[in-house]
Amino acid sequence: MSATRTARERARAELTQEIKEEARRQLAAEGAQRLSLRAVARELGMVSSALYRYFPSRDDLLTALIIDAYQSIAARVEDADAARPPADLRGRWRAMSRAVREWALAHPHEYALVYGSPVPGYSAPQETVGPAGRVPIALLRLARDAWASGTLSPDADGPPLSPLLARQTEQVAAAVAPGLPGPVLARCAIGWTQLFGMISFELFGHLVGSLDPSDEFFAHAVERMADLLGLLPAPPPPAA
Amino acid sequence: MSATRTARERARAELTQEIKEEARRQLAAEGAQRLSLRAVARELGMVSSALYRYFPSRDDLLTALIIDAYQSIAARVEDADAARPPADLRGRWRAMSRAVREWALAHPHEYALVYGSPVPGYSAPQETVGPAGRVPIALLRLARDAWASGTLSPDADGPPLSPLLARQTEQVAAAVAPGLPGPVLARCAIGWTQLFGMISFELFGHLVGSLDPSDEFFAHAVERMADLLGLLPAPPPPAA
DNA sequence: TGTACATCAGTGAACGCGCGTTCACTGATGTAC
DNA sequence: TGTACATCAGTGAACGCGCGTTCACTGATGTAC
Repeated sequence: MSATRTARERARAELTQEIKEEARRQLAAEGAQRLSLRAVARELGMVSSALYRYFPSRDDLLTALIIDAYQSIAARVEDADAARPPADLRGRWRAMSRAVREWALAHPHEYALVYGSPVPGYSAPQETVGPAGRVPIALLRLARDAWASGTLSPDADGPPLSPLLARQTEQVAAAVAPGLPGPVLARCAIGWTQLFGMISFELFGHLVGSLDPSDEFFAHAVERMADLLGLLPAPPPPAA
Repeated sequence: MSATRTARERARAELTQEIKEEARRQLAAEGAQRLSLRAVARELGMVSSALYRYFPSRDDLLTALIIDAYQSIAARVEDADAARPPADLRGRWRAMSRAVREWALAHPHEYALVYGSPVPGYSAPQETVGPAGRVPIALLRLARDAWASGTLSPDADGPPLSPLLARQTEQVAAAVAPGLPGPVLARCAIGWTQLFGMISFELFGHLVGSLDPSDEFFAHAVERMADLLGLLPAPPPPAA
């Protein structure tokens, strides 16, 4: 019955996992372009055609790895966020930024897979959209908390948004961070792109010979971006 | 004599150019990983082994394309800079930022080649270092002009730099922008990484569905970064 | 519980492809005297 | 200016490689009655 059926299904689920793990190992060692179904099968002691019982094509395997990568980095970021007191807004921003960088340094090829140049001939299917959004959404949650608590420095606002940009930011806010004003969301997008731009440059070798090692530049930039976001330092604990 | 020798050498130089052009065409159409010596030769009506008279290996052809890409974007940025009155510091920053983005949108695969994930198995040789530095150096020249003219907003400085970061930034400044203080260079690095981070996200599809089209977000971010850099609006023309 | 059938996982051979690189060669271009 | 030789560009065949995917198949696992 269901117990028996799960026997087969459990085997299937396990092998699916093993295939992904071996693929991830090869991804880490060689990069996405070098990832081959045949090599994965070889390493698993299977014949290459057997993989087609699990993934209908190489692209589907890639998609699975992309989704896993997004989930993996998002989990780290969300955990880092959750580990701080919710009211320590600046600390949460720091923690999330650090989590992104640490994940990227620990998984450079997975980072390149999702944040580097697109794989030629591959176009990301709809199923990657949700996982891809988790990190920016986590950042926007922080911004919304900050806005709601009234601690966002108001003079951090720059010039007013153009009508189109105002509409775009309000639509995004309505979808994932209701109540967040467009100009605040625009600041977040700047911080978000700065963060990933800095990490990409570090990982892809553009800081070598200038700001390398990059730990301190990173920490500095995170503080400057916290200022731009308008995040104040942690409030003192409530008076006793 | 030299006239005769140049006949052969001129043919050689021309064919070298044609090979690079065809390679660039394929790069633009298919991306770097799809670039193949055989396809280039085919398109040129040559036999594939003939290319080895011009480039000792595929990697050398790639290197040539990488260098060309860096030179191409740098030329655009420098031209954009030179087209503004030197004293219009903020206008120069805007113009250079726009030049980077426009070049990137016009040459997405070349952009990906130099600013995206590294090509697996390829490591950039020394000769790419100079060309790669031209854009950041152009930005630092602007910063130095701004600093020298005394118009850099002083309150744009954030927290003091850590000792290591101070040393790193001063070393870079000493090498390419003598006289520029470390904290100002750190601001530039933030603007630089934000700029390329934003463009990479746009090009690699991370803004689709949120801030896309990105023109206005881009323009807005450029202004915010100009503020962070401390660039004041253009001074009025000198009194008559 | 036992039998007859359906589903599924994995095999092994094959198809067809394109790639980078090497090598011995021919014939044209350039050089020295 | 003319001849003998050296240099160089381009040819064509071949080597050895690995890839994604298809297909008919065997045998084990699961299902229905």
